[in-house]
Amino acid sequence: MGTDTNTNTCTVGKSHLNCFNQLTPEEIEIIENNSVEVTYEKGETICKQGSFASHIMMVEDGLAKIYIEGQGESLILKILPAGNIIGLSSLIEGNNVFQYSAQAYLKTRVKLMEINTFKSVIESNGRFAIKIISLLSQNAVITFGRFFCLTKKQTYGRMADILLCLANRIYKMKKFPLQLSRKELAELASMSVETTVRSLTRFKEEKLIKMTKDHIEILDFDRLTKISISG
Amino acid sequence: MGTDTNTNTCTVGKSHLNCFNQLTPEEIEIIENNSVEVTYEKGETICKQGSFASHIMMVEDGLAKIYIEGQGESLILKILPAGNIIGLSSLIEGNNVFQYSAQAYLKTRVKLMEINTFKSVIESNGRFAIKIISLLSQNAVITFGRFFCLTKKQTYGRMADILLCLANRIYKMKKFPLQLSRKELAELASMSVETTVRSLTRFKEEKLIKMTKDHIEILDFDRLTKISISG
DNA sequence: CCATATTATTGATCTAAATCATATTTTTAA
DNA sequence: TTAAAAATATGATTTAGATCAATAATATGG
Repeated sequence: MGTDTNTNTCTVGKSHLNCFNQLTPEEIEIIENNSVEVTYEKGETICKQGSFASHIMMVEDGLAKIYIEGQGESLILKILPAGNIIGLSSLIEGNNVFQYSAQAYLKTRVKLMEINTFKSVIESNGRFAIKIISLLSQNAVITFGRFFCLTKKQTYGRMADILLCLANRIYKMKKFPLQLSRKELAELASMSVETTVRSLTRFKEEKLIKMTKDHIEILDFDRLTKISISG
Repeated sequence: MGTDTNTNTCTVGKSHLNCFNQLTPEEIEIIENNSVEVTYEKGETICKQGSFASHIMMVEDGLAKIYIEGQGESLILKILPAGNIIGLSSLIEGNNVFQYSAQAYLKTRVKLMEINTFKSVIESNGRFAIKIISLLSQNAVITFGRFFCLTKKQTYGRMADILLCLANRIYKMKKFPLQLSRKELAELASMSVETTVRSLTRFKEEKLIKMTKDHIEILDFDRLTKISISG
């Protein structure tokens, strides 16, 4: 039901990307011929808010964070593992500018697709256009969920949400490598590092999760989900 | 520059809707023939999150609030005056469901356009598809701005933002009728009614605004903007 | 026009979470 | 291998803003 997806902070959808299977072999070739692959190291900026958006990007491998910057502060909109598109929202007519910045959490391989090629394919292939519209809509809904989570839930709920998101959507494993530092987790949950540590410690004490040096394992999905929902 | 639009809570874009001028007279007729107009009274629900989205809607007159509901709480995503589309984000393939609820703040006239007609026109008219994609992207960016505002700014900044939004984008007048109650303003700024009253009183004392029984007038745009930016 | 309900205002108190301070552990580099 | 730096952890203090409580002002309906 809607209640789940509309109020949690999961940053990627469940369904895999299937918009490109609407393309003819020729269209795929046009896009491929106007694409390049780039690998970004941990911490490198993939795109910068406000700069000219010459391409739409696809995460091929790794993990990227998408965030907006303003007045010294930044807000993480989503984190994207392989199979996700970056930069769709720069498809604004007459203003092809990145609306957010992206940065690699770890070594991340990205395919850059030339934006005008991309647009011309959208314009000529209605089925593809519908798929892109569907993707944009899904992205909007995912953003709404995170928006709700960060504005309405308190710290434990937010942290539970982040952990469930990492396990269910990002790594797709109940035990996953902890590639984000406490500081990065804190930023993701929009809370201080100290509060992040305290909530993780609490979850560990309550046997909801198991933490080793570099992994987190979800032990009790049910209770963690309850905490996530009750906020 | 980006900094403005990306961090404030303005809920509608500056540019007027021009996607329909991409349509041929025949396409316009198809859509018109599959449209109806409905007037909603103050407080009436225009669409309900989770229900089947049989149409895309256009606000012809009045003012509507768009919000998501979850666990007893609700979060206002935007408020829309005449000229804005409701329900674009329900254009998700295989799941034509309203992703949010909408309610009339005052008597509001809405045109309901049958969703499948709308989709078929998108599919057959690439220029129109591009316009819709552009609109969806703009909506996303507007949501990001409000998201930033509500999560990163504190109460005075948020209230300043709301007032500037009402003056600049919604009513397009520095003196505008106060059609929203304190409770509704509070909900919009995501703060308590008491805090809303206190910040308005403060703004009045500081001669930033003038309040009469049913109007608010912005006296000092510059300082209000500074408060909005500094948070 | 009055009685009642609703909305707005103001002050006092409480609380979640940030910040500050310090200690401990881990990582990095020399 | 050790010293310095960075990350993690934990306790004490502060604070923005919510909640609670009590009036004041408006609106509404008989």
